Amino acid sequence: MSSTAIAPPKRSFRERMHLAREDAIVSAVNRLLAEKGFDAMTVDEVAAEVGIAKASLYKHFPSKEDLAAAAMVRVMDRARAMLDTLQADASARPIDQLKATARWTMEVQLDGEMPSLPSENSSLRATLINNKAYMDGLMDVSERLGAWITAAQADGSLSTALPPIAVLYTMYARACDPVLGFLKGAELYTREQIVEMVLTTCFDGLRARP
Amino acid sequence: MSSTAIAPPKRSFRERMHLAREDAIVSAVNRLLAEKGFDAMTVDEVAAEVGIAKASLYKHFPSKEDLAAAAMVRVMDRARAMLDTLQADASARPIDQLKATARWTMEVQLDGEMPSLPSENSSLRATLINNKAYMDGLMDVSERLGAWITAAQADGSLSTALPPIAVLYTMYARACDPVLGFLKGAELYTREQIVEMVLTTCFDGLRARP
DNA sequence: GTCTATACACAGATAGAC
DNA sequence: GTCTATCTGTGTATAGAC
Repeated sequence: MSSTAIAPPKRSFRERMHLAREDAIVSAVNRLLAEKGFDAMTVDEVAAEVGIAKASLYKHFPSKEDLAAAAMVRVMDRARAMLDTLQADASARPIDQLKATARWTMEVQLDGEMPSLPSENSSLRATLINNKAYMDGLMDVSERLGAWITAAQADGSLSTALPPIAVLYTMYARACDPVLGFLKGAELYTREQIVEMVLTTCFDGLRARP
Repeated sequence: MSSTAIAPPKRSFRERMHLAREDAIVSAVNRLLAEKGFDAMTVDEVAAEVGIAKASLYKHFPSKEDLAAAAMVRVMDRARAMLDTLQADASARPIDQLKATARWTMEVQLDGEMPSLPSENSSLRATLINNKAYMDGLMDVSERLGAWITAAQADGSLSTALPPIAVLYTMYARACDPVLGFLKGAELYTREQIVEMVLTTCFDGLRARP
């Protein structure tokens, strides 16, 4: 957990209460973003779920966009903590690290904890880009995945037909792959089967392997 | 074009004008749905783009949801026409038919003509499910793709690790794959390169092939 | 069927008392 | 910082004249 390793020392009671409240807010936002997406989520719902008045929310976060950004920062921190534990196993092959990462994102999504944001909303984009914590986290994750991607291409386990950036984008896209939701809604397969199928689709492709 | 082959004969001048107007409306809706998605699209924008008053729009379509449904019916008709021409070549292998279909959906998306709807909006879902033209088109497309999928699995070209329904869902999901938009925004590759990369990712997978 | 004008609802954000 | 009450903008949908 390198991101939280620089442990902040003492905090006053009020400070801890404040942070706990904000944590509850971000949890509610995260859940609602995963369930309905940014546009369909309303600030009233967030306030109702947390159990405080809407005006109080705005004392903590200046806008709906900043609420979403806080949720994104948190998933990014969760992702970095997950990458930390993966990197602890130095003997693992890069391709398996990538696969484990993809599996993790799919499980987060199936747990209803993967916030989904529209890629076109400009005010939201602006807020995210101006959020240093989010951008730093995104850069960190991208660099770590990028290192695995180039290493996996070098050792011959990852296709060299694709530039690393295309692989990276594909990893991000699969973190919100709607196929998971489709298969979950079909109620034909277990959660483990669904993850396995989508992982296979992603890494082995639709075409038969010899 | 089997869907339009049962040609209705004469139409009065007023009828033709009416249909042309509705076609212009659906074109505008289709473009705006592709550009901003259902939630961000406003009926005012549609009216402005068509060049008529908003109230006139509501004489043609009773709700925003029905506007989106009309656009979906049209892409479904376009897809069926494309499938017709593909099926005309009886010598083609099923796996290549599937690949050609995926390529077509990606090109439609890159042309900014692939409407994107939220999968969670319930009022929109209800409208779509109650729209016979849409549901018939969806069923037709699904059955035709399903036939190719089972055939391709039978001849050994498509992976048998995945149930046909998972392959079908994957095809639908890739029709709106955000990776296309990511790569287009990166401005590093040509349109043809982007299509080729995403097609490769989909059919060959990220892992290297021997 | 097309228009202008407007009703209606709802969501983001704020005022001001405590 | 929390609350109730309110402002303000915007978006869907409609009324009613022509």
